[in-house]
Amino acid sequence: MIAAPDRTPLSRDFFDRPVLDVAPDLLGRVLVRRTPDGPIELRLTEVEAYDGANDPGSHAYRGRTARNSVMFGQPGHVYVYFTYGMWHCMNLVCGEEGRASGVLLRAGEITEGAELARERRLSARNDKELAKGPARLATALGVDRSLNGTDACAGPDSPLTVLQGTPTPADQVRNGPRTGVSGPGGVHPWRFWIPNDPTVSPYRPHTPRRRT
DNA sequence: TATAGGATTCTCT
DNA sequence: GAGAATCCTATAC
Repeated sequence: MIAAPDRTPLSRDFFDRPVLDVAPDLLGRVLVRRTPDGPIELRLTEVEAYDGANDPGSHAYRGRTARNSVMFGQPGHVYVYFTYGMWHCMNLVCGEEGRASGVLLRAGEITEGAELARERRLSARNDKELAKGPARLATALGVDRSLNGTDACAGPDSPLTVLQGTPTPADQVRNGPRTGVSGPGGVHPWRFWIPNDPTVSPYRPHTPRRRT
């Protein structure tokens, strides 16, 4: 018998730790997105760590800007950015305030509100693809820049909360190179996932884009 | 099934 | 003006 996931929100202290401790510990946790149409819940299966100013792959590497200012704030908040002209991706800020570390949420399994997620992800061929990839995850949950800076530890009044869920034992977590990160930052094996989970996104090395 | 290339707009240099 | 923590579709095999 598998114990039901713990529905207690994660505390600020959970996120106020080194990003490489927080990232693997997020696997199996439950993200709750409350929308006017109803809640959507997602069990995290894949994340990536970004270590602020020390990490060439991080948006915060070149210092604080208007775009990344949330990353420099209090841990436990949500950093949402817009990329490639059409997609949003979301991070959870962690580590001490000012360090600008964060965990990119790359993939997960929709465990509640799949109908609402399907309406947003019409191109998904099956439910495993609803949140298979960081931009797909944000799309399925209806996350955009309006949620940038949301406190994910605030409890049921917040549009976005992370619950204790069912943490994945450390010896069952796999790690490897981060996806799509160019330059020296790409070498860090800071991508963490639950092995053999069908919702984990395929690894894609960084490919430079050409303009026409 | 694998791979290549286009889409589209924000952000920073 | 260049590049971006990506995704989707068409094409080739």
